[in-house]
Amino acid sequence: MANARAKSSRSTGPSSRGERSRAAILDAARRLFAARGYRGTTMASVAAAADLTQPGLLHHFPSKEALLRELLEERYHDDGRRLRESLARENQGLVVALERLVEHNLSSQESVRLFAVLVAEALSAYHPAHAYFVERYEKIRQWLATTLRDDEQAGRLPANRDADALAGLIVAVMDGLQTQWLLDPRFDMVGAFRTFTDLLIDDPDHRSGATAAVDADGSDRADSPR
Amino acid sequence: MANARAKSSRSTGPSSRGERSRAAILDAARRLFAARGYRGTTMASVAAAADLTQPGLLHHFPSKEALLRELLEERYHDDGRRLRESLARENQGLVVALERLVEHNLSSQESVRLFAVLVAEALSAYHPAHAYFVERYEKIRQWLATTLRDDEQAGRLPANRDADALAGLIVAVMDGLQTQWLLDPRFDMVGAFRTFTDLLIDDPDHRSGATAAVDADGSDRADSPR
DNA sequence: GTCTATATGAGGATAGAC
DNA sequence: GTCTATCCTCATATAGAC
Repeated sequence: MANARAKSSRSTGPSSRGERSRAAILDAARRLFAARGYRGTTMASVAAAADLTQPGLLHHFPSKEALLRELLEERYHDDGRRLRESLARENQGLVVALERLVEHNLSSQESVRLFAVLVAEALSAYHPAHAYFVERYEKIRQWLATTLRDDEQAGRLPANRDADALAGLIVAVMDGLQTQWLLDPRFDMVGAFRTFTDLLIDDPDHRSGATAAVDADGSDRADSPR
Repeated sequence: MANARAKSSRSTGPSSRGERSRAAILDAARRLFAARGYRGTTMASVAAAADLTQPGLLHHFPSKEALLRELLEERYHDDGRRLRESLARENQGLVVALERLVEHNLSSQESVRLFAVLVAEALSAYHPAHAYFVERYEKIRQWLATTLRDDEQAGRLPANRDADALAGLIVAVMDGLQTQWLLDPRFDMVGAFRTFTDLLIDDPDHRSGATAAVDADGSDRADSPR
């Protein structure tokens, strides 16, 4: 993820000169696509940011679309990994893992922006990444729904909910909060997400299901354990 | 606010020839911007769809950006109107009004798509509509927060919630669900939204009205997943 | 693997006739 | 108010040298 910057003339390191260019290109592309969108970014600007000429760039990625695909591919592998890891590590269920992810995203504005911008552009059915995102979202929802059901069975979440609808809802909340945060960094994405998870958890079915310790005037539950 | 509307040389009908062109341009632009985004749409294609040449179009809107601004402006007026109306008409509070809006959006895919695409492109700080959307979102959240507080006071929603965070959350849910629905029209946006409003409403504090019909027995919720 | 030079085309905007 | 013709800039991509 670091910036495989510049071309130090010698390669005492692990990678050849070509490898370094490739990494520099990807790094530049991530930043520029995030800042200006796919359509708004020129290959020449990516090349320049990677200290190459534009034909030099094309040696590594034969077209702009190929470059885009590589970025998507790369992220696809990262994707969910963080979530799955924190799920396994903390063993506190999906909700906590999601909160961790949202917190993490606060410090990954660039990556968040990259994907927000690309998804948005890809809403257009003509966009080269359209099919990619359709599939990606479907898979994410499926994984979330499965995980939600696990949590319900484990008693970490109220049962009798529509896990599929909830999965879509969770994705929506994360995406939608990101949009607002990207538009205005003062927007409290984490706070709003916690408001959401409070709603997810503080539910009568769940409380009284396993059952609940709500004192009759639950006035201050909003500031529950946190 | 209104558009310093054209200078129709004559006004025999509701619209002169120029007026008709103008309307045709806006109509075409709405469709094309929605389908291909702002950057992805050429002025020539808009002109063609409006049965004009590109310079003919430029007679009405001196630049592409001017055309964009007009579309945003126009929507700005529509905006919230529907919500406010259904709020006033049904007098059932914000949640019901929001549900109506989401249902309505199902049949306005083009308009929804237009704005989803434009917001997305406008995440980039360089986009001509960036500032517009920052302001717009801020205003929407403020209005929602105010309305939420009204509903809380009217007893239609549980009190003691963070209305500001909730406002951002509501916007996020609507936007995020739209994204998924636009990517894949089979996605059940309305169902997912109802799942959300259920969470908003089905809360012990609220249900129990002034207070709790929740039987206390606090076993395991203290250590519930959190 | 990277360069210079260039082909090719698209897109926004202007000039000026009708 | 709309057209034809044209300019200019920019962007993707290719050819071919080093």
